[in-house]
Amino acid sequence: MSDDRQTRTEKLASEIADAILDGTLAPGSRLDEHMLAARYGTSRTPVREALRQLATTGLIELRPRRGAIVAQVTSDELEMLFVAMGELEATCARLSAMSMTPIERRRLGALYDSMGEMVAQDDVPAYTAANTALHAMFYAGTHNPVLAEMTAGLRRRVGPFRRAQFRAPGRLALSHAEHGAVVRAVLGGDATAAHAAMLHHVSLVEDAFEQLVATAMEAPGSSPHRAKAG
Amino acid sequence: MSDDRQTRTEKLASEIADAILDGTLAPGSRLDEHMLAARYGTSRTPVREALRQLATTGLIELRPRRGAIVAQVTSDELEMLFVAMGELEATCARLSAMSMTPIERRRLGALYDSMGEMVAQDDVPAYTAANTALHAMFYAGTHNPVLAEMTAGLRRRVGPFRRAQFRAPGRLALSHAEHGAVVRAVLGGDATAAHAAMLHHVSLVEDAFEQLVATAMEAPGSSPHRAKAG
DNA sequence: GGCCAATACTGTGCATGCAATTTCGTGAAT
DNA sequence: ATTCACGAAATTGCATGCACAGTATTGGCC
Repeated sequence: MSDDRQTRTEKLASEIADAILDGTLAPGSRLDEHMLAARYGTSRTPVREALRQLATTGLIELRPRRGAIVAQVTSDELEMLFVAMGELEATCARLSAMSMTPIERRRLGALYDSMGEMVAQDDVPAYTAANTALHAMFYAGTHNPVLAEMTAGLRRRVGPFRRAQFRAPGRLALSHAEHGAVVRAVLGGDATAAHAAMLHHVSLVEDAFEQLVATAMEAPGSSPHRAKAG
Repeated sequence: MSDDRQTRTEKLASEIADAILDGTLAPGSRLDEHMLAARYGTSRTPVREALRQLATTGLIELRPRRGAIVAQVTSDELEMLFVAMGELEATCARLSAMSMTPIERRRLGALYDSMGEMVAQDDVPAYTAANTALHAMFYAGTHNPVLAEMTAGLRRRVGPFRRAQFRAPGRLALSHAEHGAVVRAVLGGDATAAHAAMLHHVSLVEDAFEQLVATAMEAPGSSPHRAKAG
């Protein structure tokens, strides 16, 4: 078919990860090796290796002799993921304030400005994409791939649970305002302020999420951990 | 024979990891699947699964179709690991200052005091062990297993390269003094000071390491990345 | 004599098969 | 009716074997 440069194991790991992240495989789902092997047209061997890799990243849970399931995240664990992500994001902002090159700063400012347009037009899809790009800039701005990778990994991991964050009216403008504080601090080279502003921003996102969970809890029948309909 | 509760794959992963961390398997060593299988008396299958797990943690490097090697860490990458670890440790100290329970604070103070004794007696082995325990207290003090696990993992990963850190004369006392600043800030609930003090402490450790590397570089024949003889 | 190409070989990627354990279904006893 | 025990099916853990990519070696050519 195509480039077979990467092994089946790697392809499987990434495809299964995608299926989990986009909600096709819901948390708690059993990951039957035979089923996955049949589904992707391979034998169980690469499936097993892919599962072990995913288990190490925390995306799935591997229970010896009892099979694998998509990671169950309790409300408490999710809050800890959010807190950890917030701290890492704040650290990235701090280092970005200290380490970004002039070019990086210019691009950051430009992206931020363009997001203002999206807010004005209430373009949620564009804003969501730009938001991801903005945060990615802070990761890259650390000039520290280790930290960047850890933070991005954590963001991916909480991704399935923050899908609807920009749905609430006015949240786009609020998010943009918070970003403004972070961007100004970073561009101004104020590491402490950048840290504080980002921490504030992420904690607000967390609060918004918790409200979402709370409302979902009040409406039984819709699983709070399924962010996307099937 | 022995408790077979954990699978061979897990046992292998942990044994190979130990071998890497204690220097038996030097960075750059080829990890031949047949050899490892024979060495541990299993087939290649669990070896492969263990290798994939280790690759995800960053301990080894898995090059498709070209075999696995113990992770090569260049001087630059090592510095990034140190910086990332420092940031995470500082974050742990910050959260500890905010979240530690009275009991945890008492134990932290007690451990710190007992380390003063070890410094006075110049007991390097005891101090090294206590140092690990002290840092572990900060991880636990965050009350955030996600962050704690990430930080501990990073510390493990740089472990092989900081083995001789307490060798230099006077470093024990210096380390203890730095710890004092962190401990006081945490016990006093001053999150910002705790963060700053820990960051300072870790950056000094990093400097000490870089000096070590520099001196090792000047003495060719002794590999700077082999901390322990085979 | 050095460089490049063809070949043999080593080692990884993956499929398949078997054994052991877990789990599910059935039945009987309390 | 509920619970426990037993047995069957399903599923994981691991071993083995084969095919292909990568590597080393040898021979030929410039």
